Amino acid sequence: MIRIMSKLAVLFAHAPLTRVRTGQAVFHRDDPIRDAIFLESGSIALVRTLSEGETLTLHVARPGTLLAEASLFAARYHCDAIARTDTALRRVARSAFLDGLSGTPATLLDLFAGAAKEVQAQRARVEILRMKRLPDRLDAWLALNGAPDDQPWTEVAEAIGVSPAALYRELAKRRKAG
Amino acid sequence: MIRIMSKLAVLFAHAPLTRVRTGQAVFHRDDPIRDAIFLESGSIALVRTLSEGETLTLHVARPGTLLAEASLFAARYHCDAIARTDTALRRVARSAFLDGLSGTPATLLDLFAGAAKEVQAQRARVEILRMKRLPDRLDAWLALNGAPDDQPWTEVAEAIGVSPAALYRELAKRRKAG
DNA sequence: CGTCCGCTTGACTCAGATCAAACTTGGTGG
DNA sequence: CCACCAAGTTTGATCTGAGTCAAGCGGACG
Repeated sequence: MIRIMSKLAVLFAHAPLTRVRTGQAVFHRDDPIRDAIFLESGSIALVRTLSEGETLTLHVARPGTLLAEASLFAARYHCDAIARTDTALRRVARSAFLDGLSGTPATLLDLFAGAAKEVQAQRARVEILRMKRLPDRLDAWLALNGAPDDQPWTEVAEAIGVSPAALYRELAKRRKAG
Repeated sequence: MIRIMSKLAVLFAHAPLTRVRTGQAVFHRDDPIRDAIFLESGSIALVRTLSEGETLTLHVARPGTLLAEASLFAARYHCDAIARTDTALRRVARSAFLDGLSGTPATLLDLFAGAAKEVQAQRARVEILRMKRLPDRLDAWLALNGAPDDQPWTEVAEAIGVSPAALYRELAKRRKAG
């Protein structure tokens, strides 16, 4: 079987494959960081647990990317990682991974580009959350992400930081107009 | 004079120095991106102009860093850059800069690390802005940044997305307690 | 000495949170 | 095939945190 392998994947090619089931944690906040983790398939959410059950999704990692790249340079994780689907991942000792990276500037550049893009995405999120009125937030979110086809509106409400009830009200209001 | 020069600075060493005065723009939103820009001294704010005069500060660049690293991989700028103090910077054609980077993995790793750190900072900001109550936001901000010594509270209000009046009220309330 | 800015407080208002009750849909299991 | 349950959606009633407007204070600085 011929397989196109990203440059990043090559660095993990010899590492054993680990499988994680939906709902299981890959790591927890404050765990010491030992490995670089590559997401082979599936999807993993980076989640911060706020006071009392409330939870905030910081990021959803997709296949072919590093999990929590930000944590490559920290001593401990800043959030929890929870599998959203059954996933497969590979681990390499962090120091070994960093050493390997030094030999592959192109991969390093890809990672830098990915992180830069993520910075922009987060800044866009900040811009939305700083708006005071709900209609503005919704407009901004729609301009950025287009109309949600599969995604339920409750998730949109979560993303823009308003209650589902308030969002549905606004949607009803818009339906009555244009 | 002996000078410690970061690896990043070396890549700009031969570029001419440009000076920018306080309040002047280095680039505007939607300008095509031609150069990589290195901030030699001073400080430059990345600002997004919202509807009608309102403005949101996305980031403040410090000396020794790239300006708008995120934009190295985009076609046009996503925000304005305004000098907050008199500054000095150096420009190198973007493609030439990227080529130069490929030869210096250590620098590239530094940039990646910087971007990763910035991602974490933005995520922390998102976490704060998603809180509904003002006291929670203030607590979170204080836990992250400690008590502000020089910075006026109006800026803190701006950072956590509340009106100065509301923040001063909360501060007064706390003074009356512990 | 006047003016700007950070700070402080009061009064009023309102957008949106919260609580709550239904209704629709799809899936699951008896 | 139907009873049942969970999730998404809809909408009403009520409450409240914080935004807005406004007026006033003190210190810094040209």
